[in-house]
Amino acid sequence: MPELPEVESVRTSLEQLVLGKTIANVSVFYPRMMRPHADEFASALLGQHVSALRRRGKYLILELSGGLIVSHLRMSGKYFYHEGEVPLDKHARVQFDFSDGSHLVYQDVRKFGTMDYLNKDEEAAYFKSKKLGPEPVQEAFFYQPFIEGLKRSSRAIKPYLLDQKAVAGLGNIYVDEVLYQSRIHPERPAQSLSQKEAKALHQAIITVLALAIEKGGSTIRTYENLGQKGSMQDYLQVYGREGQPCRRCGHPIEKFKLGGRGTHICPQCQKGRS
DNA sequence: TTTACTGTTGCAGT
DNA sequence: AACTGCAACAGTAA
Repeated sequence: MPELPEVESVRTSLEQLVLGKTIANVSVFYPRMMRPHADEFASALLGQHVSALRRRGKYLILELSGGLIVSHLRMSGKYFYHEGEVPLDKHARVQFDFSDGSHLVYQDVRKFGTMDYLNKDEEAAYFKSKKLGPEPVQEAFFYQPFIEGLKRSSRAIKPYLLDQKAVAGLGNIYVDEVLYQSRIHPERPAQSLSQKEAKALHQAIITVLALAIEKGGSTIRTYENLGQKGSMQDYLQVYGREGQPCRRCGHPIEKFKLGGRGTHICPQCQKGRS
């Protein structure tokens, strides 16, 4: 379930459910997903309480009294919360038991997700090594550095935006949406965008992600994310709409592969290549 | 039954 | 250094 808006809704839900709770026990069912490895990870957490729920790009941060858990959901990671008994789940990877008897289970069918435990003083270096761009909000994502970055790259704009360096948080759904919104073909070289297009793109990144957060993210081909179902899927203009009419011009939405990723466009509205 | 597809990222190889 | 292709894995749909 993870692009920035989905991770943000998980963050909000977790804040309601586990903030302030004390970790009484940790069970690791898939040790390979975590650093440090199982035993050390689990014992570092015992007795700590959850002091904040934060997010950086698509990374979810559970801040504890003495350190932080950085959780990345990758393709299929999900959290489940239980007050009482925890149902059997073959895809459960980690389970946190809190001292009040509630439980938080991390489930991940495809096992791509990661969970790292850091000391507080390691956080800065951790995210620095990821080379994450700014958060896609007005106060952090500035137009000038963005367009300067664009001008330095001959890469197609879609893979350029997907690599998280220009701006954090876009994934395959929302990158297609922002390019549609700003009428830019995904194969256009980054440096070929006009001033006007770059401006429109910059603005679209901010507004589309803000709308998606407001709608609780998209719930697509999987259900629940901690009980909350997002409604952003009802507002998507191109993603998952292959063959359906463009809401602006009526031309059927097309789908093709770009850099290994399914890519959705309106060929009428997004010119420049194709 | 095979093959292609899937809200991601990091790494090896140009 | 920037960029491309692919692997990590499991389930679903055609």
